[in-house]
Amino acid sequence: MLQDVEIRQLRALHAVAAEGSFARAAERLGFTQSAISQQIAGLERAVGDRVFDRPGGPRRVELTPIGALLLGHAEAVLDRLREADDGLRSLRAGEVGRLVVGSFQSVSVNVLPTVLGRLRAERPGLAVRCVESDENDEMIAKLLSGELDLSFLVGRPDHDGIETVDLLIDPFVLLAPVGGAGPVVQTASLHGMAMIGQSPCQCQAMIDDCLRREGVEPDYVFRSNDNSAVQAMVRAGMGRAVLAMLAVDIHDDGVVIAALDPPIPPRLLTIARRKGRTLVPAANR
Amino acid sequence: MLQDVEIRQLRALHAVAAEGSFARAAERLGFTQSAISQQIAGLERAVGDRVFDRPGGPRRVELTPIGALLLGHAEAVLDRLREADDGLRSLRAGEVGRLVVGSFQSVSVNVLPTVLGRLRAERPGLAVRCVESDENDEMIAKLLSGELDLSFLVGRPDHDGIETVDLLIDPFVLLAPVGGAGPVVQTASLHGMAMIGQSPCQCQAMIDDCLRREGVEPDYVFRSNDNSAVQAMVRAGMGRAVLAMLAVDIHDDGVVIAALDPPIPPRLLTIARRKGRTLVPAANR
DNA sequence: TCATAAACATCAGATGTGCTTATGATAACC
DNA sequence: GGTTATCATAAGCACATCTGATGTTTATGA
Repeated sequence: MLQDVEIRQLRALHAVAAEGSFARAAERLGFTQSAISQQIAGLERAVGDRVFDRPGGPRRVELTPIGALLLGHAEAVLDRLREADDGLRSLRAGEVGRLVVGSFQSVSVNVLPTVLGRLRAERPGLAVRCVESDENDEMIAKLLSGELDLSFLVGRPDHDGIETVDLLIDPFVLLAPVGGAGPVVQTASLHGMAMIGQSPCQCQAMIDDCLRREGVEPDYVFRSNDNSAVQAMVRAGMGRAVLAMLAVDIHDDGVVIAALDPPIPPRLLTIARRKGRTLVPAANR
Repeated sequence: MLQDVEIRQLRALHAVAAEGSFARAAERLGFTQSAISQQIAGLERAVGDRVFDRPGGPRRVELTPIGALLLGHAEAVLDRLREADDGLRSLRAGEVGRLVVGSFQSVSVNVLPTVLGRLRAERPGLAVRCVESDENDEMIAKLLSGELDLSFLVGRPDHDGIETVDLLIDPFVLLAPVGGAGPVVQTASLHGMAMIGQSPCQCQAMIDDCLRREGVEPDYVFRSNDNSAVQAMVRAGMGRAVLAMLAVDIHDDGVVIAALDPPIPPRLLTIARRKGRTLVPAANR
């Protein structure tokens, strides 16, 4: 059966055809002439026909028609193996690959563009796709299902099978219209003030809890999940907002950013991957 | 090194990826689970990286990115081997191939067209090329050099390294204008008659020798290597000609064909190939 | 929480394959 | 005809690979 051929034999075929001699092919491949003889014999046994005519004496061995046909395929196979080697090298070097990362709004706006831009410059062959969601749990589920390779998360998820790396600590700050606040604001002083908030979500719930613990019952006059909309509302003087630092556009002159005292426990930004999942070697950045 | 991979391992890679399980892949390939485990381990050793993530427990094993890359190449390689197998089969069946045959004029006119036509009908994939020469020795040289795969020859060449198969015996006959001869002609009666002959060549020399042995000194009034030209001259009454039977156009009503008595020793037509040269399996017809 | 089942990994041993070394057979060349 | 080059073959040995048994990990269900 042809299915029994070995790569070694294809290499021998190629070398012998190129050199016109078993002995020289052996030398090229680092074998004994005897080994090549046996390899070709094995190939011929597998093929069922001679692949070389051996005229005897010092004349070159020549391919039979069957040998010539086989050589073409053999070279294709060997080429393909070389290609595989190249592909492996560049995949390992992180030059190419496919990466699906999870993100959420604040990261997408303030972190991802920079990182991705740098990545694209360094690794033009890398295909990065982003999936957005504001729910941590959703991200975790997608990580586990393999839909995501990596994901930004808030906090360290308490889940086996997910590994995280701490990225940065993102404090909550108060956003107020220009002149509406000094550099530090007493958290309790927010009580009774008009506030702009996000639509109910994990994050917003945590903020509200903290505010209430300081005796502040937040009075939301407007809610949006779009951080820039929230910021615009503040700029327009509709109220104040408590936002994660990463979520605010710090180039906006129409608002002031104030620290809260006592502070709301800052959120920890992490990057997570599924444990035991081997990733494309571009998980380094 | 990736150069150390074995085809067996590529097959294992493919089967495991398809089945999602070492054990099922083992069953498919007729191995033990242990064997597959070791084959994949060997592949990973050669590659330098895991090719499968083993989540453990009853969950499917999944390709790593490196494994996926490798699988693509592996399938290409396996496909190529299958193609080689197919190609081999059709080459063996004589469906395809390349054949260079040597011939000379009389054969080219009266034998080859029929044979080649039948061959082309039976084996559309066969590429047959013809090389013509009227010198036996030239053919033999080309057979030995490999320029020809097969060749028609006159007689059995006395040369090691050439194998021949007798094809047919081709008698020499006399060609005369209509009414110029009966069915049998005394060879000696040709003396003094105007004759048409070929240009000096092996064949013609043999004819002349035989005629002289019968006391006939041939008087050539015209010579040509083109047998149809010779025949046209005879038809026009310019003289008579001694030709090999195969060389005459028997559909010509303008000439009569007569046997010679005593006959000129007929020539033996053979087909020859170089000994020890493996040919495309269409040397059968 | 624990037992069970299913999956892959590993170990030990038998078998076989494939290499090297040495020798044989064959053909060309001088 | 001897010499030299070629490939083929035989013997021996090391190593690879398969099988079978056992270990380890994970999910599942009582």
